[in-house]
Amino acid sequence: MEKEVTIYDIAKRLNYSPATVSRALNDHPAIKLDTKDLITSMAREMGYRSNTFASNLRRQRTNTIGVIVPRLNSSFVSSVLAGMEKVANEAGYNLIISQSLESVTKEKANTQTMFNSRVDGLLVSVAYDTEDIEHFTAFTNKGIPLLFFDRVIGNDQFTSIVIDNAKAGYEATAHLLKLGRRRVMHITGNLKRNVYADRLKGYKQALAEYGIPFDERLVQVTDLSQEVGVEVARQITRMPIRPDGLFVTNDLCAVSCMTTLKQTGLSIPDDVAVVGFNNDPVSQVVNPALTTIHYPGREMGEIAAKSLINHLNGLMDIQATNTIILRSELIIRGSSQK
Amino acid sequence: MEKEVTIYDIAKRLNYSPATVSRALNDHPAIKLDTKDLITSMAREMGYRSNTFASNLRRQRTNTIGVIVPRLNSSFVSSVLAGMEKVANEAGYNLIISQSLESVTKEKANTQTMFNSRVDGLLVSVAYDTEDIEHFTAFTNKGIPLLFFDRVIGNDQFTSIVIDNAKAGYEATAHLLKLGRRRVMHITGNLKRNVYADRLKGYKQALAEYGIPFDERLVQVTDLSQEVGVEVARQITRMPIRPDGLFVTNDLCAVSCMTTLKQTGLSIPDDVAVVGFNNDPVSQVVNPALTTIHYPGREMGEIAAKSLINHLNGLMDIQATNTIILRSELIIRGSSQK
DNA sequence: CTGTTAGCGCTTTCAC
DNA sequence: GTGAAAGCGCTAACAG
Repeated sequence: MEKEVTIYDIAKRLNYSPATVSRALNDHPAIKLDTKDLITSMAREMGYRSNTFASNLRRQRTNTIGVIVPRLNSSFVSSVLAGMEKVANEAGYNLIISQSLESVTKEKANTQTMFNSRVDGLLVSVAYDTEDIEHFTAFTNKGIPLLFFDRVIGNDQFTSIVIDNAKAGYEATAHLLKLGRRRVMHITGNLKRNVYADRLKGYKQALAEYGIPFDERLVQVTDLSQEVGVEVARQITRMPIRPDGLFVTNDLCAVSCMTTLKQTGLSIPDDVAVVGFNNDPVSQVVNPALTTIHYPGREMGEIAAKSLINHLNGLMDIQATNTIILRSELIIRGSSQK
Repeated sequence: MEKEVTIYDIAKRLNYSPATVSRALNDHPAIKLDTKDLITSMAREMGYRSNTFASNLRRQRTNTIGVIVPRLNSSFVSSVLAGMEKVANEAGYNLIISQSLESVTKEKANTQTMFNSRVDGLLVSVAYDTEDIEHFTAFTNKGIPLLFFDRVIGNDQFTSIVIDNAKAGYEATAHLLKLGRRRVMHITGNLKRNVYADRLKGYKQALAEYGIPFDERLVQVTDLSQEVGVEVARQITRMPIRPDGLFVTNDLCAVSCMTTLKQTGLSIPDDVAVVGFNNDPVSQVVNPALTTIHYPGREMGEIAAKSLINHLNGLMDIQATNTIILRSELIIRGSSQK
């Protein structure tokens, strides 16, 4: 186990002061080029590595961005993270990532950890059951930038990056109605979450526009799991009057529902036309391919990270920019029409 | 912007020494319960947050684990990460995650960053074109534990967590041969990587066992992308003697290949029986469902993190445990037999 | 059970 | 263009 090399060691070896070494290593303009070269090459030779903690402690800055997501293992989330990591990495930031597993309790704990880790900023997509935002006030109090994406909270108080979920919900539903479907069922998630509430809004708006009365029994709030998909399919087969359209706000759930419906002998899209959400890889692969809403996950991640970093570098004020809305898009495939 | 509260502020306010405050906050056994309560509640009241950097600087430990993966947006990787995050979080560790995007250059840069961030340990799955392991010697020199998973390197020198890829490759191939297929094509990745090299080994072994001569032209080294799937399908349709079996070491690629084959009028599994790899969500959804090898991603992540943490806590020596092999499993579905 | 003291490695102000 | 010196906030050895 080698001894750690510090700027003092380099300084001593070269008969410079630690201050000069520090400056040289940080490419400070006031240092002669020769000196810089000398010092950097000696640093390399001696196997020096900068101590981020000492530096952070001193500079009160971490070059680290915290990310809290509901869960890591979803195709949507991983696209978002891939986008974030790319942008952050290029800008010299590290990402600390944690998952709330859809529980506020864990979300709170994670938030605390992030806070203690003194992340320069925080990117959050909230859990299923997050009610208030008290656990984030520590950040706002300290002026640490906080940016919500996808599952956002408190429309006005925080900057958020979203798609137009109402519009997406409207388009999905209107698409089914345009095809002549009149009994469109809607499977969605916890309505506390903007994404689901807004999509429901869009659903209702489309119905209204086509003069179809809203029927509460056709809307189901679930956890959008694959199991739910199976269950919903079972329910549908048992219904006296079956829906002829189905709008599920999650592709995996939609797919498992569709598959189960097919197994019970129903035909997709003839008996039930289906629209999903997210444009998950499975949506292209299922048969018939699933009509869905493309959700620009990677872009969302990139823009979220970029906005935060710009803000940190004083190039932009995310507090001023209240909401960034990305374009989603209806992708029509076989599950809704032949 | 509030002023940062330190243990000194708490100490002054309560007429204790900073040391006592520190101990109380860290739940040191030698502190009276009353004092602890008093101090912790005062800390809460004053809005104290521990400064991880000062603490890390002092303790020479970070409670942070670095993770480097080829890419974030794959279903396999996100399962692994989900497992790691869970275990790490429960043990009080943070995860710094970065992606090499399959490039050694970026992998090296990431490794350096992790090193400077003084992660307590590093979990790595190497990039497509990583040749040597020089960029990790900094870690081994300093005695920082290094653990490879999935795409591992240098069988002996480093601890690694893998599945038995040769066995998996063997099972996939033998399954096809057992069904009477005699011309089994194998689409795989860069043979520098253990995962692909070993699967090829298994493939060859199965052929040998069934007395079928190995035909080089039936093996293709690709990047296993979805585009490759399409291209391979096109090639197959053009071949004078078509393969009757296809073993692709990646589900997404297998699925796109399968789908393209179907489009050109070939029947799966009748004309070509297909086996994939990973048990990606798409494999269950495609029609016919894809026979594949289940890869225990989540478990791999959990075990990798757990082993590293146990090692850090002195509960285990991962240098002694050279290789941990997890069970993979052939999952037979419609794409290989009716 | 609690306090004193020193120092982790770095940056930065002030001085020359 | 470079140096001296202080201090970021915390912990651990030692002392009592």
